[in-house]
Amino acid sequence: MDVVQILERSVLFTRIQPGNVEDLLSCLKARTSTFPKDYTIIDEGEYTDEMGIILSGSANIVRHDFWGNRTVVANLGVADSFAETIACTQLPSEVVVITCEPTIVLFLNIHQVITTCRKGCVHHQSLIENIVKLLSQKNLELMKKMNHITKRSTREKLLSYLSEEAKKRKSRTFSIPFDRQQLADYLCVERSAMSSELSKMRSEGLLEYQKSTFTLYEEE
Amino acid sequence: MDVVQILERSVLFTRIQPGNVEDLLSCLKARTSTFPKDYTIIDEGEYTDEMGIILSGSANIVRHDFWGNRTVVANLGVADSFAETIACTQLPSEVVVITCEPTIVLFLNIHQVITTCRKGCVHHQSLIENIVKLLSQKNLELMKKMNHITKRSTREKLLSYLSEEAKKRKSRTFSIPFDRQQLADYLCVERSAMSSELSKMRSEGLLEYQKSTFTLYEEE
DNA sequence: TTTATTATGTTGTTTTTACAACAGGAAAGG
DNA sequence: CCTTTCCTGTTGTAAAAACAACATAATAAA
Repeated sequence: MDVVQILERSVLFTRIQPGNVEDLLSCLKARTSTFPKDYTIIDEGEYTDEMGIILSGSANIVRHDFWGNRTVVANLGVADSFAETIACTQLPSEVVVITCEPTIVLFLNIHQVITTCRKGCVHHQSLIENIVKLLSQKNLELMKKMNHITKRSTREKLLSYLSEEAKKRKSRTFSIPFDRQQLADYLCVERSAMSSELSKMRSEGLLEYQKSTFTLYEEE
Repeated sequence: MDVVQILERSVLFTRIQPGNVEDLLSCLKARTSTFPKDYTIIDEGEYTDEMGIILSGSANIVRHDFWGNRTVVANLGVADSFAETIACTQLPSEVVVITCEPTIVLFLNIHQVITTCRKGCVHHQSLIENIVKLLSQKNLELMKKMNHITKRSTREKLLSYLSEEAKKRKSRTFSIPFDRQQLADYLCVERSAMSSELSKMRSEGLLEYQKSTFTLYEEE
């Protein structure tokens, strides 16, 4: 397994020359751990100073509510990172990170990541920029989604999402990266109800579509 | 107006001695600007390298959709910051920041904030930790809210929120910081529908409440 | 204390959504 | 080519939510 090659694909090591990764890792108190299948890497209520990056295998992020109901929040694959937020905030984890299969994780001390080393190495500076960018990107994604799903009706959610896509592409005609089921899941509505709402909107002349290509029309 | 005193209340300057703020500000290429009422500080599609902190006055963060409908996303008061995410990501703004009254803003170059200065001053290091913590906190808040509002029914949203509060306080009896209308807004449901759902849940023995104090019961 | 004002709960009606079941069409695989 | 599978749209029904209107309780103000 070529650690450096995997890290190149992670957000944290963006624009850091592969040749410098080795040096950086010791600076970051990096350590790798191997976990068996179904192993709980981080449990609810736990604190940590380390963020993790998956080197091989996969893991789920899982929430439990008061009654013990499980929800899978996300699935992590190779080069994905986790635990940045709890490491940065020093707050207890509200989720469980549990392996789906035998998994190898690279842990990095978050304090080392956000502290420029005494040598003042330039790559370390890139790390800081990358982690700030990583957190900001997550933020923007969440806010964007929030703006759609806080709408009360299926129609409003659709218009919110579709109009944002139209704005993004600067065109009233555009394609979306979802099929109907994925779009319904993203907007937290029911697929068939969404489908019929779409037809209704089409019959009202609000929009037109074929497959995943939509065209919006101005209101008169 | 005592800038230092205001900044003490901001997240970015947490745990930075007031005596050092003056020095830091020049390091951060700080500049203040005064804006009249209804002035657009940042418009949609604009890029910026600076984050802002309100020194006096107030501003709204506003979104416009494809059809021009306005939504007020948030209201900013004294010591609140804005534009961190777009400055960090170097992505164009998707919102408008517009003053509600005559407003004074302190702008800080984000690159200077996340870059340790040559003098390697320790306070600068605190800044980096603070902005990382600020971004992380926002992240956690958003994820927490997302977990509640992605639930399909009013009942599920209530249970999701209330059970999290119960877990947080480590007690089946706890108070929430919202009145009914605020709770409904937070969970994106209708107040009276939520009220009647609460009574229904009480009659089913799921929970008990008086005012904003709730007690959850285990399912049998 | 009395009066406003606000917060909360209740009920009935209308609208919207969820759900289930199915039909037609497109894509994939043999 | 034919089958199989998946994706999408349609419809009817049951369930849930929104809405409006009002009752009552709690709080603040006069």
